[in-house]
Amino acid sequence: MATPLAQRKRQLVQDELTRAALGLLAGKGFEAVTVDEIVTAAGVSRRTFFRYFASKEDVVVQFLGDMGTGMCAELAIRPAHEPPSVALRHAVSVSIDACAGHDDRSLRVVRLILGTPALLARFLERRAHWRDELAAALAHRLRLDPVTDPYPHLAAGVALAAFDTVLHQWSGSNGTADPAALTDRAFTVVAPALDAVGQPCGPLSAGSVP
Amino acid sequence: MATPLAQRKRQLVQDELTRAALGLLAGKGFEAVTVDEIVTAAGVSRRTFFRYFASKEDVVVQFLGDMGTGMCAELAIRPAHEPPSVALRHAVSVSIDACAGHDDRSLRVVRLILGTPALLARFLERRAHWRDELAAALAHRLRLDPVTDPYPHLAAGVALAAFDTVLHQWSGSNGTADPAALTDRAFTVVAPALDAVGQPCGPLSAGSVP
DNA sequence: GCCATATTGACACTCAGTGCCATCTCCGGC
DNA sequence: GCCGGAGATGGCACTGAGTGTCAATATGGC
Repeated sequence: MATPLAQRKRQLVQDELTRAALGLLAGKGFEAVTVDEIVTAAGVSRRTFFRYFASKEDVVVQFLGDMGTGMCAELAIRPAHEPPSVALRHAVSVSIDACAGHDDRSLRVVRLILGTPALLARFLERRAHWRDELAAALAHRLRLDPVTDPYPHLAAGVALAAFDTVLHQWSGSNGTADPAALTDRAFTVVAPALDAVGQPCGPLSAGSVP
Repeated sequence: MATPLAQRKRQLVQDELTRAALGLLAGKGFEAVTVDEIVTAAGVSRRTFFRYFASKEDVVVQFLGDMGTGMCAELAIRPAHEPPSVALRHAVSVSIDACAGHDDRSLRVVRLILGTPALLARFLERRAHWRDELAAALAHRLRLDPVTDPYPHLAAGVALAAFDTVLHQWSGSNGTADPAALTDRAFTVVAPALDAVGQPCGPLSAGSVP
């Protein structure tokens, strides 16, 4: 390994910061905890915190990891003959498992995000990036032009709408519901839309777009 | 009228604040403009600004108005025999028209929101509230239980995914595309999902949810 | 004219986030 | 073993968003 020691020290600081932050935030709520309290609990300086996280929201949102990258990676390795609904269901399942898989902390983090407007806003912004990445991967997979054809953007949005509903249901059930079953059920509903590429409207069904 | 004069003075201040803010923000970008610059241009005090808007983001996002309320109102007055896809398409069209209808300012505001992470985050948070309101209205319309049945939440999310794609295309075309045609085209794709309520999965198709 | 109410402006304050610089530690070259 | 560069850290000062408080002013009804 090139620089294993410095790299691991960095990871150690980040983990401790995340641990201290999640503990405080889950107990007192997001806006009731200041960055000073977090860094005091973690034993580092205030300035160091902002070298690891761009904002106070990032400590929570970054905990969920790079789910967007995971979804695109899964979509890329799905067999080419799979219909979009199946490939997208597997891609979304990767993120769902990442959310629900960890330990009890995952549920608390998800509930914290869904219940805090500032955190929800940041999360949704990140989710919008996932949609764009998914749309690009889908356009590549189906050999569609991502700028002229609205289907990839729309299909990615529909798949993430299913993701939203699954996360909402799982959070509402206090983690007792089976994420895989919820995902299957949601995709059963949206599958007809995801597989409806190119059938009813070729270039344009009706309208005045030049 | 009860208090027409004071009410109209209040509206006057708010309009002037919005006008000054949009002018500055469109010209210099969101984070390059401080609240002090806005209030100086509008001729009021800094404290007054935060009595009209909860945050700097709110000046921009509130400009789009209460589109969520408009969508739900339209959904409520659609004939009961209309399939969900048609009723939701008309509901979404109300917001699309509200976005694209005004003057040139609408396009600049939309492009500003879609291009500024902080504004996009706030907009998406507001959009999440629209989805919840739409889901409640849809559950009432179809006489479904909004807590046990995932369909209303999912259908509202799918309809707003279509909304996102239409807004994205319209913004990308510099306002030259016809919003109604884009909306029709998007809903042609998602309609099979919106009208698939209760057919394939009654209580649950497969899984282990208690 | 007088009082209740609402709006505003001014000031002080907390807190998020950033730039800058001094310090320390690690690591490779000599 | 010593030295010099690179990266990580801490401290400090600063800008800017957002809030609480209070006094001054304007409105509207009596």
